[in-house]
Amino acid sequence: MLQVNFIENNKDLVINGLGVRGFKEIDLVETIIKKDTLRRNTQSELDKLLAERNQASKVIGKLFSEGKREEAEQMKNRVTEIKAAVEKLNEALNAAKQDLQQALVQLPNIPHPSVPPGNTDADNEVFKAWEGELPNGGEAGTPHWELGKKFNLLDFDLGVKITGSGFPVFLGKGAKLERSLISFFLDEATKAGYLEVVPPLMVNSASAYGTGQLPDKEGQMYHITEDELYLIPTAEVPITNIYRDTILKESDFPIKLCGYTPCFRREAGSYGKDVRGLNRVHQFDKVEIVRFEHPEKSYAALEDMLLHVESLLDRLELPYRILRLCGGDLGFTSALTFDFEVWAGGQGRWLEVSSVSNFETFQANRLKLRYKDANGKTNLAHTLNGSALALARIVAALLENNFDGQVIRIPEVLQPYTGFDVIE
RNA sequence: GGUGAGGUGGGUGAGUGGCUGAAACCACCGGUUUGCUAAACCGGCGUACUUGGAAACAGGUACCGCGGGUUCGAAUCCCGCCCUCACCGCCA
Repeated sequence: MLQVNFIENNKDLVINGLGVRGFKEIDLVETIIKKDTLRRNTQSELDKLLAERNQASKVIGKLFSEGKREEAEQMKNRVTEIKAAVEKLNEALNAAKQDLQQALVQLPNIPHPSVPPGNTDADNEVFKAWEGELPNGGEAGTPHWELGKKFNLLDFDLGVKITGSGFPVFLGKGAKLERSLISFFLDEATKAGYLEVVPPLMVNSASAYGTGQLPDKEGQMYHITEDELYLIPTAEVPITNIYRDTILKESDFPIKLCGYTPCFRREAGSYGKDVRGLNRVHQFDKVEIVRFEHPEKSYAALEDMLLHVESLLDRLELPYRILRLCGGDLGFTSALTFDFEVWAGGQGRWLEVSSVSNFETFQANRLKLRYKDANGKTNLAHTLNGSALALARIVAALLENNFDGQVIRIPEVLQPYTGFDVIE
């Protein structure tokens, strides 16, 4: 959520930014400013009345203690009058606040200046292309769902039986490969200075609101209505909320956290080839890295995160490219996002496996995550996160790219984790 | 699921209607003293909104789990809700 003050003082910048996103309801900016003016005026009127009431109440107390009953009674009448007005103003103020808030949460984050304009993923900028050859995984490309069946690593039908489509079952070496990747990613993140956490997999609505899943995007989460909890769509939600309602010291930065969790996404409305096999599922594993940074250092942190993800993919020997998302493809809460895509040779297509974003103060404003600077002033911190990495699709790419027609080779770096070097 | 206790500032914890935005202690920050550390002493130390100001700062308002009520006046009294803890039951 953007700060009202920021919107008022940077109206043109906000409107331009929304334009880069292709955001249609530009009028909302004016509406918000108007609503805030109303809120402020109401607030100030109310405060004046309350001040008068407080003053009068004190006098009444004194008059009573001095035994001046009559004078006190007179003042009481005056306060009773004020009371009626206060009640009305209070209602008006609450309405104005709610009204403003409701408009405010509809406004997405302002894109970073480097974000290219555009409407769809076709307009994303290739930030770093893949220079080498793209493997086709032998046998003119075998998709991972066939390999999974052939080597008894994955069973999608079983998942359907137990739960429904989009809930794959990993078996044998497939399960071990999954677990090995999780360990590898966590170990690498720890080495890079991220503190490992195991967060809850369900969150309350305050947390879902804090990272921007609520309001509006509740349809993407599994909702346990009986207990008013949500299954997390990403570890970003519980981990970022560790610092909800917090005031940090400047010296606390940088804060680097990582965590492995399963992720649950309803993915309502998905269909077609995009959702075959592991390409898009309702439950998948992911290691997430999350950072809380001083505003001046957040973009350096973002670069550092890119390097971290790159090193993972390099070591897994996976061909990848990095995209800078265009305005239209940018997530609601993000100011700048880089997507990582790996080449899945069996399908002959790129699969998104990581999304690394700087949210600047957008999440922090909702989270009320602040820090005190050297002058003792409180400011909003910057939050960032990235997948490092999303598991299921990595498995898909590894299987497809490393299949030579006979066996599937395990990258060297994973072998200490898997305990085997080929799947045959 | 049952029973009981409780939610006050970073922490412990006082406070049962006006002098309480809130004692005291601890932690923290600044200073004095000091060979270093420690101790002692002095001072400071919540958040949000808002008015004025370039700023420093000054004023106003709100906040003692949340919402409502009683009252001229509520941390304090009343009602509803939420949460936490303890014990029992069940249980990986």
